[in-house]
Amino acid sequence: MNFSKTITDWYRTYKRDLPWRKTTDPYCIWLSEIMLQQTRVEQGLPYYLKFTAAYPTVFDLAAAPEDEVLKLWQGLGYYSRARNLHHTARYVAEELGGRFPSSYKELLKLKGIGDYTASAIASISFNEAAAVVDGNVYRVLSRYFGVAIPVNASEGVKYFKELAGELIDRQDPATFNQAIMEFGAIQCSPRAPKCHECPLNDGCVALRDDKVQQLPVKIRKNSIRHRYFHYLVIEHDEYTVLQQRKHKDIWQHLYEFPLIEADGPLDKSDIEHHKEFRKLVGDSPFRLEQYGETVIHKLSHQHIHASFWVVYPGDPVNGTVRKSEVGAYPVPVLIANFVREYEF
DNA sequence: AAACCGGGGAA
DNA sequence: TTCCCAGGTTT
Repeated sequence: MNFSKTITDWYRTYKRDLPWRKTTDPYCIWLSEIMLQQTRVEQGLPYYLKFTAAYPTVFDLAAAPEDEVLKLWQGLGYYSRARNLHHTARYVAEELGGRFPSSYKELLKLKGIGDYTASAIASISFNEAAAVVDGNVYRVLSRYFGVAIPVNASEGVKYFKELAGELIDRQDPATFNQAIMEFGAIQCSPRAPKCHECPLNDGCVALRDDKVQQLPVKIRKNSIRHRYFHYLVIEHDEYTVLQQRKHKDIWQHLYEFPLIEADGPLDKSDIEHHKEFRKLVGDSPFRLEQYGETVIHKLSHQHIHASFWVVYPGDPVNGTVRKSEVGAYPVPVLIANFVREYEF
């Protein structure tokens, strides 16, 4: 039996029961695909349920304020996905009458939709034979065909895209695409693939040559950047201060306490004399104390060394929000963790 | 082509 | 600890 038939037969037996597999509505497929970018199914699933409940149609999502969308997205990471999602919802609702483009080529033009997502929506919703190539597909193909070309270099991207395009079932691309991804997630997993009970273990080159653990080949990336965030937690009666991150950096458009970023750790005296601190608190008397120990919040490419400094200013400060309202703002998990523990 | 963008879970 | 996840955008 050939590769594609084996994969789809396996899928029909072992596929997980997931909500976005009960529909071909491009809005639902789009929503699920954006959420699952670089995200495990188990992690994305509760967010998919929240979003489809809050926004049953693209018009509902388009009508929502950005802060509300970001709040629902809070904790899922890669927040540009949420901003692009919202932008594209408004475009589809207002410019396209709520109808998603129905081809790979047109879908690719939408913000937040790249090669993978355009292929996924085109195949699942519109039955177009556009091959998806995600991390699962790289793994399955590189192992089965014994291809050692690095998957995260331009040559590998092109090679595996073409290979997937040759293998795709042109009669049922929707099933094939989902099948090869599910197969990669469940059967041909990264660390401990179930080769002994694999329906493809006959023709698998990596298994034959004992190179399963060496494939797929990936080029090593950069090391971790360390950053030092010093947050000023204002305590003024029932008020505190939140600011929105506007610059092009992590957590864009999310909220946080007033921030002093430095090249390293700072002590109480450093904070007191810092320009940003003076700008916020002014020259009147104040009380300042550090809360807890420095927290190291780990992101993929950065380690954030975060310390929290509670400030009791003598005079009122600008930009205040009620402490009781802090939970309504979309914030990074780092801030959410602090708020949960600190309890104003 | 390479850098940047979150957070969590598995091994 | 390390790896990597239904990737996309920016530089």
